[in-house]
Amino acid sequence: MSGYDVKQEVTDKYSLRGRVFHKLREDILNGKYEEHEELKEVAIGEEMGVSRTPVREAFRQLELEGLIQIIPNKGAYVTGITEKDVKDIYMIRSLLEGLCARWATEHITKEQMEEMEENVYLAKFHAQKGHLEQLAELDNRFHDIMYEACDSKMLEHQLKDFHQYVLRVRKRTLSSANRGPKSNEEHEQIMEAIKSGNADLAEQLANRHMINAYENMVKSGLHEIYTKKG
Amino acid sequence: MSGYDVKQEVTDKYSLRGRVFHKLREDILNGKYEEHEELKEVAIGEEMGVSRTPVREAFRQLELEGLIQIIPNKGAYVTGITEKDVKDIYMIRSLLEGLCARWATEHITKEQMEEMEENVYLAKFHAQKGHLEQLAELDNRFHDIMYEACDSKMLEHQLKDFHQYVLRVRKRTLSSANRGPKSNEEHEQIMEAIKSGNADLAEQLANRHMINAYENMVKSGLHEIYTKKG
DNA sequence: TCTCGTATGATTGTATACAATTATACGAGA
DNA sequence: TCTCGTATAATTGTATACAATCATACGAGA
Repeated sequence: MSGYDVKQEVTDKYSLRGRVFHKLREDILNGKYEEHEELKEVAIGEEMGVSRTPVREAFRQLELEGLIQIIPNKGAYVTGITEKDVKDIYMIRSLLEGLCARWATEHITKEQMEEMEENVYLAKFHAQKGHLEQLAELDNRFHDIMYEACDSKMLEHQLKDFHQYVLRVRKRTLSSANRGPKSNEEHEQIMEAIKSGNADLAEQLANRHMINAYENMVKSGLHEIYTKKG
Repeated sequence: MSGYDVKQEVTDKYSLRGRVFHKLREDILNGKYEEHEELKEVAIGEEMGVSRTPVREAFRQLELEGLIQIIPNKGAYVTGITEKDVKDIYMIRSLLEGLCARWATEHITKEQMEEMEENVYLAKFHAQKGHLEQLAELDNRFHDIMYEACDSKMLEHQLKDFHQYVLRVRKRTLSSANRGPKSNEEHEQIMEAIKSGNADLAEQLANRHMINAYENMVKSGLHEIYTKKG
């Protein structure tokens, strides 16, 4: 048992602080708040019907997650992500997803393998039908399966962190162009490599998969939505 | 400018919460508290002469840093690191330090290069004299220089995070065996690669540097000090 | 008109009081 | 003796009150 649990598991979703934390994170990722917008403790508290105490604690967590920046005695501000930040994240993720695929090849269970196959199969179906929403859902899930299959709390933690962080840019990328089907083809290749026990290939493919995702995003130019100044 | 600042910069070291946060982190990393030991809000507060409020906020941050685990309505417990966690971290760091060295090769400034050279030179001196304390200090600093030189807030953030996290196992590794001088030799090679603009070599060397550090740690068996059950 | 200092209000930082939950001790009953 | 339920204590969760800090407005003086 690792003593290092993924924060989603640790954080209490049902305490007031937990609710504020999750709600705020969702709102920020969904773009409800502008970048560099100031979040005021009382306002947030009133909006959610709680006092400042749980709000403040949630702020401290969001700060460490990198979603807001707290300037002492001044206020809390929604952080901006620059284009370079996004690029860096994808390069880092590329490496880590590769490592994850390698470890998944070595540690994946029968059940996880089956879910992965089902995921690819279902995605292929929805791709044909043009169900973009389901496709995006399955895409996320594919990566989560791999994160779990790598059998490393530490790596899983890191990857989920990044995943969350770039969600605001990624969210609309899959729905655009024809990245969805292309992405799923790559998933299938990764899956086959894992299944055949070829860790080197799996790593290489997962690596490339991330870079492709990034390049597609740049090509379609959608990430600029979030990097423009408000 | 990245909106994503490293937490050490963000966290106010001079507020009560900041003091509690840093003090607690130091204490945990230094092994003042046993693994799985319960941290009580009032006790910590009284020890530092503050109320529960700043202690609680510090707890939330430490939770996200992975140093403690908070179970709702129960308490805060110092997290344990298993041997596998340590191994995973070093493997992940190996990749990221490699990437960092690559980017540093591309972005290092003249001043940073000079400090790096001075660092290696000084370390060579202290190695000869057997000054283990200074050697450990310089070793840490070398990596920090590289983190800054890579010119990526995102990567710097990640690496500093990991660095902190394994500090409790790493701390005594350098002082043991003859890893210190060996480590510095590797620093020098990395530095030369960066200086000559050979990014591939720099990446490869930094990669290997981490793995060597890990293997040395395993060999000397010192990490078990922290993974034994209290 | 411009600059600067002060006063006022707004906001964050901290302490404390109270509510809710959990752990523990103890005794009744089988 | 063992089990279980209740009462009590301890601890966390939240709300509120107060202190400290920061932003803004306004007016005096040059």
